[in-house]
Amino acid sequence: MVINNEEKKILSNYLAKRGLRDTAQRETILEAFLQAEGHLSAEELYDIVKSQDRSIGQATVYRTLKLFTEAGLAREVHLSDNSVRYEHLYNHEHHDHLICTVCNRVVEVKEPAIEILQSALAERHGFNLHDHRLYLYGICKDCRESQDSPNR
Amino acid sequence: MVINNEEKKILSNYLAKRGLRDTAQRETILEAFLQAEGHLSAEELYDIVKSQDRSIGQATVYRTLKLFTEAGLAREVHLSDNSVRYEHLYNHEHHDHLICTVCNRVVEVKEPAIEILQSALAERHGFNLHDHRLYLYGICKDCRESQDSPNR
DNA sequence: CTCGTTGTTGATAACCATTATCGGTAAGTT
DNA sequence: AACTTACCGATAATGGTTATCAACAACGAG
Repeated sequence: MVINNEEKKILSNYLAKRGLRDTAQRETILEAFLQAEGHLSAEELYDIVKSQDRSIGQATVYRTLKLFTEAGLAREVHLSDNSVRYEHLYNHEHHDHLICTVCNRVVEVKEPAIEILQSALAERHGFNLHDHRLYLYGICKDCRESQDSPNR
Repeated sequence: MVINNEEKKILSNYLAKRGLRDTAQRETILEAFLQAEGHLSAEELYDIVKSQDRSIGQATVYRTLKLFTEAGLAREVHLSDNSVRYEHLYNHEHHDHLICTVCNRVVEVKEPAIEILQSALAERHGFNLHDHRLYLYGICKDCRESQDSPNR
């Protein structure tokens, strides 16, 4: 499987630039991360990785996710229950998160108009913005409907 | 000191409604919380409370902060380092957070136009919004200037 | 190829904020 | 006064994350 070549190159470049090494574990973890659907926790990724290479330790997964974040391949998403998840970052445009507080589904949404207002707002307060997180909490249509129905 | 009568009434009402009790500890913690500047952690509040009543335990402060949140008097703020802080909610209009990643200063800002766009966005995806958090990360003017200066 | 340096790894201990447990206490009710 | 039940403080437990450390592997110099 030669998918995700781009991401592998990015990682290799980042490692080379920092004088770090390109190891089998890091590649295994990267592949597992890229093939998984977005928004997984370190532990969930560890479970996937373990199923492919039982010898990889949990600490390595934590370390490597941090590495991906520094390399610009992943981003931490902080949920409101104080848990942390990681999502793909490369080749994914910036987006905000719509989170259903009943089923915990996460929908990625985009609203350029909001971005523009944010920049202007920050500017007015003398801030140089370099990042932002917008989390919208609500109840999705499915959950609303199953809540309304009598059998629950 | 008979300040913050409003908040005390809100708490009393909430407790009565739920069949809970209005205790000295809860009043002490509420006063400490209200007199402190916004955005403190449970442990910071515990330190303040302890200085007024050494007998109050840490668990009680945690429990009571949860209570304030349920009663609509406080709100949890999740910082990007995964720490949790509490801010006053009653009589404070909704606001977003501009956070300096150098000095950790938090500025409360407001932008009604953003709120409107958020509602529309959620609606388009079938969500019933009940809450949202917007965190803008950047570097404030002060930190930018002291970074630029040679003595650092 | 060998040695030495240094980044990497897995196992595990440590950490730390938060939560659960529990025995005792106090408030409110009958 | 007796009873019920919420509440309290102390402390143990929890659980996600990080630090430690000895063994290991990659790489460069000689």
